[in-house]
Amino acid sequence: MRRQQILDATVQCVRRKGFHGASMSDIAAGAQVSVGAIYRYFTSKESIIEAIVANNLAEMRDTFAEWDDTPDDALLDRLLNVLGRAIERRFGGDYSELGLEILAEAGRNPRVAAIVENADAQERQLGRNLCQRLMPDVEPALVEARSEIVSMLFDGMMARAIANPSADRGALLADLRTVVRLLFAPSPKPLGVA
Amino acid sequence: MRRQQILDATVQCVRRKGFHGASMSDIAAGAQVSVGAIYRYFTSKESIIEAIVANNLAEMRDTFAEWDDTPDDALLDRLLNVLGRAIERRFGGDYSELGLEILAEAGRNPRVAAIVENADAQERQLGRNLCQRLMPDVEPALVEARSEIVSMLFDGMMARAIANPSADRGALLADLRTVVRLLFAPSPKPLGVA
Amino acid sequence: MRRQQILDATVQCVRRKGFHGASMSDIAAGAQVSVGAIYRYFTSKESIIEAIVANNLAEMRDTFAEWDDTPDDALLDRLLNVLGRAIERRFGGDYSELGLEILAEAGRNPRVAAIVENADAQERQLGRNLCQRLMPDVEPALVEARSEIVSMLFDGMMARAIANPSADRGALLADLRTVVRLLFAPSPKPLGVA
Amino acid sequence: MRRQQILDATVQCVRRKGFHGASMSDIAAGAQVSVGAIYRYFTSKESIIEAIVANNLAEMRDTFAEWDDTPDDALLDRLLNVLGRAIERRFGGDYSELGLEILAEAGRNPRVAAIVENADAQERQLGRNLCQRLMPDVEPALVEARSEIVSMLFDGMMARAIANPSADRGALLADLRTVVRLLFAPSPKPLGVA
DNA sequence: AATGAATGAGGTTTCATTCAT
DNA sequence: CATGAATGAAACCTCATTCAT
Repeated sequence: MRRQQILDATVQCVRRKGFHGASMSDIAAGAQVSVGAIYRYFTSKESIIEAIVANNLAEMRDTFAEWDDTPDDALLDRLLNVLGRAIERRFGGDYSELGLEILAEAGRNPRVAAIVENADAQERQLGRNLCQRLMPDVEPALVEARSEIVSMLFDGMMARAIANPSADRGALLADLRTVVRLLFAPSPKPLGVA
Repeated sequence: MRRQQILDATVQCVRRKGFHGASMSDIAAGAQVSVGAIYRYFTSKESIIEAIVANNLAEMRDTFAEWDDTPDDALLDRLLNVLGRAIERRFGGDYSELGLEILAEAGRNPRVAAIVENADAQERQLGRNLCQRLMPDVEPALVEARSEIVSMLFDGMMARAIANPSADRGALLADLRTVVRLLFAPSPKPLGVA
Repeated sequence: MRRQQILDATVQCVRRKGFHGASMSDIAAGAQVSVGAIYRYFTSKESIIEAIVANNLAEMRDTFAEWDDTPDDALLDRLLNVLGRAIERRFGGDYSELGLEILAEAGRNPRVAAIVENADAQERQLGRNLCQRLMPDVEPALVEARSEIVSMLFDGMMARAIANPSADRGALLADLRTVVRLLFAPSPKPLGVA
Repeated sequence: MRRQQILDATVQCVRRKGFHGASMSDIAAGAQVSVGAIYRYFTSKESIIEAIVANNLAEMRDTFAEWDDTPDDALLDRLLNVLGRAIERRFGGDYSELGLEILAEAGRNPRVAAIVENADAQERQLGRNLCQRLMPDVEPALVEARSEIVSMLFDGMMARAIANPSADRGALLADLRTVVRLLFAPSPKPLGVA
């Protein structure tokens, strides 16, 4: 519980000031514990960061699990519905700030990079399965690439939320839906043009 | 010139260690100037960061200018060719590290956020023009959204380069080309389904 | 018993890391008691140190008691035999580390200095008695000085064990025996040269 | 010069409080510099300690050099005179406090141990040379041991200065002279008894 | 009595910024 | 103008001691 308080407080601080801007005093104040107490639950500031990164990515992976219960013929509709929620999360609140902070940290901290890459590898596996179910007749190699492009869209949304926070979310959603429908169109013909 | 040396050195440091990790001594050493000299060209470390962010975005904007010379009917081919270079830049070198560092910084530093948002607004204008030329018969609202999605793909590429650095770039390129072709397909029918 | 466990554990920690480096957690772990329990037996970390110092010196004093049972004419032989054990203790194990740590602490901590000086005063008395028995015909003032010099040799051995840990112990022992024999030579002539 | 101020201040602090009790703030205050300035001259607190240890031992080695100018037949007299100064240094001032602190630190800090051992090896060489000149007809092995015993006496003096600070220095000097004369007595007979 | 989580002062170290030279 | 030594606030982290359980 104390541990979770510390994690929560750190997330708040990190969103506002970044990993390096969040001082141990800030975190302690936010979690309403003493500075020393933090070191009972984490060996270092970096280990808090690593826990946050791991948590964040685990949470993301968990959302994939929910897809298992969805029948194949309802998958596309569900994905189209999820797009709306994805946009809201990334353009509202501090979701994107934290996500980009994690990616930026991974860009220079090998330990964090390892966590991110490892989590992403698992996520890709889940993403591929999902895409394969959406495109049962398509060869795996193409499915993999298609999955990667969906990830690109979702991750890119975070960047857009920062660079263009006042984008028209409705128009964006409508068009994203169109694109996703195109990506997973049942007719293999337009895709075959490649 | 001195100014540019300082900026270049800072970019090198930032890519390796992030904005926070780049110390003024590191920068001074890299630029082969004294620490004090830096303060003749910049009022603070933050102002160097701001200049870098502005430079980086200006550079990105400049690449759009090149498109003006391209005739409309060669636009799509050119875009398809650019995709390859985009992938190489983002998956190789430190391009994505810096880009994500800038976005993360914008997420918490209002001054940087203002620079990023302002630059992005200009970029969007150029992107819209480009998309409009690619889809001359499509209504502006849809063009704007389509343009935003292309940005999403390009920005998302940076995130993917960090999360999955060993991705198969060839497969990615092939599929990205397919997707872009779909996005700007002359046939209005599949798009009209939305 | 608990008390002794704590003292033993502290000695182990101090030998390895010094008084300063031995943390209460280390000691508690070594003694297999809780940190809080230590404060039932000692009022502070310093009081453990003082107890150790006192113990260490008491132990040293106890070894003198054994000499009482030795007849005068066997004293010198016994002393010569003791030299070998003294060398082994000081050059092997952590004996010298602790001894020097105590002396260094006495050099800056008046409470410890008082304990050391007090213990040494008692030790000197015993040492003088011993020397007097070895040199029955010599005047007390000279005996006192001679005793002090023997102490110097024994204490200096600790310093040498640190500065020259790989010294040839055999050669050292042989020569120390020679020197001690000289110091307590029955013939008054060489001494009278002074 | 700044560097020397820092070293001097550290020596003062260390003598009073030991290596670990001397805080960087104490040292900075003593040297009349800011805390940060210290790190321009030393990479860490430990490196100051190492410099002090090295200085201290270098100084000690330098005193040996003075012996070179002394003709062989004046060596013993000179040594006897030096004894008085040695006693005064060790029993007065803070000389012994620092010396024992260094030895204690060497007992637990491998870097300091290396410095001490290395310096001592050089010192031993000089000491052997000196002893050989005092005992020209004696075989080297015995000379080496004898030299070691003289070191033991000098080092032991520091311990005695702490344990018995109010010792009668006059009596001590007189007897030490007697002992040294015995150790280097020209007549090989008493030594041959061994 | 025993535990060990919590405290928070204080430790070493870093670094953006200034200013005498 | 340029230099880089100096500043000192603030960072992370440790640890002797306390006290609710």
